[in-house]
Amino acid sequence: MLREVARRAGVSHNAPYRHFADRGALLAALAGEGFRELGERLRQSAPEAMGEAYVAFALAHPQRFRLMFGGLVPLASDPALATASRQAYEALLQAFRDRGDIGDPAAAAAAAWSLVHGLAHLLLDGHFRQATREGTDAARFVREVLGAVRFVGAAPKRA
Amino acid sequence: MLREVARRAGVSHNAPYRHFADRGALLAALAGEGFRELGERLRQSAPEAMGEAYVAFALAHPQRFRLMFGGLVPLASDPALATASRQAYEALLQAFRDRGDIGDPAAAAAAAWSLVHGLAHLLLDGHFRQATREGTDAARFVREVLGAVRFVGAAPKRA
DNA sequence: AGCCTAAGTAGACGATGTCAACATCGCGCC
DNA sequence: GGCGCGATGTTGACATCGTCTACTTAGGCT
Repeated sequence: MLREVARRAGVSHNAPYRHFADRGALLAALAGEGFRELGERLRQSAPEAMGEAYVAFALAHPQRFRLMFGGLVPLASDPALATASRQAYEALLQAFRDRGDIGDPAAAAAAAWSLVHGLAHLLLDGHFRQATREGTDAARFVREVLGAVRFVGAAPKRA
Repeated sequence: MLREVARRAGVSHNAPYRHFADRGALLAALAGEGFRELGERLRQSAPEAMGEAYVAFALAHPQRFRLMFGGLVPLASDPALATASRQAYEALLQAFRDRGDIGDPAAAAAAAWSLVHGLAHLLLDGHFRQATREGTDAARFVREVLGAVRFVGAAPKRA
């Protein structure tokens, strides 16, 4: 894989070593690029459209998405990764705080992220192939799924 | 990795080839085992507890979970995988149908799966490390997140 | 000019997945 | 009882991969 990129770049194997410490560093750099672009896309979206934008990014760049979230590049391996991810989450959290009608904005933001993240993953893995084949396109399916949940408004009742 | 398992089994390299066609077949078998066990756990859970059970499985067997959903073993590579996954989803779908108060059970089931799946993935990746570190344990966090959403009851309004 | 650094190249090493050929053991069958 | 066969395992080879070390080359600085 490392030698492969060198070959495609028309350059000798381990020329990459002049630019990256090792294979992991290359992948971490690619993942970081992905996080930055995803964050940009989300920031350009209206709060209600963030979910669709998130899934659209994953479907448009499957390999990149898998690299970012596949566990191959641990978040801790590069502090920049962690902060990029944290910043995206903070933006989402702030959007929920701004709504004002949410009981537990932190839990709601985490749930929203989980929802779109899981949907993206399951779509990539083909687990919804049956559901998306009969319908027209994936975007419509995504809208239907995201439309099936509401975030609770009342303060969470203590058990 | 293949040679590694042979070594650990105290057996010579590519003894595994007597039991699996290649590396992918071994991984597919492991993933299938995971799907079967996950399905069993879910079937043993009450409908409301399925979400927590799903996440608990992922946190208890991170590598297995990643193998099952990491894209390394494509669903299509083994028909048994696809049917195992399909069956688990069907059970969830039926649970939502049985509730009777759900407008679009298919969308709700997909959303529920996405929610717990994404939550499991993000927890594994450490994206909620900040949120889970201050709280006591992960299980409580999971309950809070899952408690932050409701599934819509009215029939979805056509746009 | 002289030199230092960035960038690239060549070659080697260990490890891996896979293939082919050979060995061994246990079982059923005449 | 002897025989043969299939399942299981072993050895050795091959191409490829990631990584290390050493050497070369090109550009910019003083």
